[in-house]
Amino acid sequence: MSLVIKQEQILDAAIRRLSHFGVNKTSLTEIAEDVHMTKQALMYYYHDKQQLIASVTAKISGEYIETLSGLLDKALPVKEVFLSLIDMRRHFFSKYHLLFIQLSTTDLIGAAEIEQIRKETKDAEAGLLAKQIELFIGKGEIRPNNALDTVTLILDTITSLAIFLGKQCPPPSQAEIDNLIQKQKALVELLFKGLETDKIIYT
Amino acid sequence: MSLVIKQEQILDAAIRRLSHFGVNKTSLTEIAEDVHMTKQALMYYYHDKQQLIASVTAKISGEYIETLSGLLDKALPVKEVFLSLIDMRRHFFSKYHLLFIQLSTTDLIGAAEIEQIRKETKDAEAGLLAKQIELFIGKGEIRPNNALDTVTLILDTITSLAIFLGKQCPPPSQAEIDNLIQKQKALVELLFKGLETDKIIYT
DNA sequence: ATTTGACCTTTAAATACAAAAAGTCAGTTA
DNA sequence: TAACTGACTTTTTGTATTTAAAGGTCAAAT
Repeated sequence: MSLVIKQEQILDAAIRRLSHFGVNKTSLTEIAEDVHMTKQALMYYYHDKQQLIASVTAKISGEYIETLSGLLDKALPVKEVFLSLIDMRRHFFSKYHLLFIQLSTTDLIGAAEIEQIRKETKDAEAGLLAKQIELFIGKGEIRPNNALDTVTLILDTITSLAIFLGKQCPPPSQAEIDNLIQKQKALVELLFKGLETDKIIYT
Repeated sequence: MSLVIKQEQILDAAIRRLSHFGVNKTSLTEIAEDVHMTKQALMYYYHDKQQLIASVTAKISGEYIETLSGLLDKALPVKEVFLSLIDMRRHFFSKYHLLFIQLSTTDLIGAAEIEQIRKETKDAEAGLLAKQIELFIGKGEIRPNNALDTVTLILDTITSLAIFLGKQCPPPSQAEIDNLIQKQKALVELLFKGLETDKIIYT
């Protein structure tokens, strides 16, 4: 069995445990046992815990950005882009619980490498969305001042709603998640509708 | 000196300490000493800590609703209502730190009375704002489906932004508060501007 | 190259103990 | 008799000490 395959097996086991129990409540021995190894064998593939967590972070972040990319390829109407994004995030939230939260906050302190991945992922997400949104701005369908600023604000807002709820009661119940999703979608609806009526028509 | 005056003095001292140090890090003895009393004398006026905290909560909530009321009396343009609300909340946040957060969350568990005040305050806030907003809906300046639902959503959103930031680092630095306020205001601007351009003019 | 047993170090959990705070009340005081 | 105190008990919180667990190293084995 090749080195990379073993690394993948370890990574999968680590993701399973870390997303379920969080970083502090997951030991290397447990992860190793999941793949029928000793801790020392595991440490041959990943030098230390930090490195393993960084790899987990990178993999999940990659999966997230890839999924987002696929979503954007669908070329949905502009509002549906954000509504789908919310559904997509729920999926990740349900799948990875604590890691989703830890990737959105500064919980994993003292890990410059992880912090870096986190930042890159956030920037990549905003960048992809901004690029997509600019298409609609070009077509005159929407008209925010600045695509990147606007996207960042919306992302920060729906993230803070999610984190706020997620931290209150980990793991949140299905009803609580439903409530969150409903709020996030209502916000997007409101953002697109706008509160004032006297809008100038550009088209 | 009358009973009510002494109660007021105690309440003021309690508010000072509780808002600064939080519920857990404030003792009745300390509050009592602030007003040159013994703990037992204090407990003659407030039967137990719960009751004192409930009174503090009620007073601050009252102050909040009263301030909001005064703000609404100014009859500002609809968008400025929300922008002023954000400034007003910052003022309360700076003044009462921890209590503002504790009044917005379920930190003070096991205190049905306090929970009740909290809920009533939230409802009163949303109610007052909804009533004000309905004036503008009547004049055709804005057109949300439902005033109360819309107001509740906006309040939940700006609150979650505040709590999210406030919990990360209590007390937050001035720069962090400024950043929060800026985000909240940008969101309100966006809500009023709306993202789509093809708005129907009702007027 | 990969894995392990034996080992050391650091961190986290459990324990017990001391200190502080909450809460009670008979009995002063004005 | 309303307002308060001293002396007290109970509960909570903090701290110091120990113990267990987890992280991490390495020479030796496969």
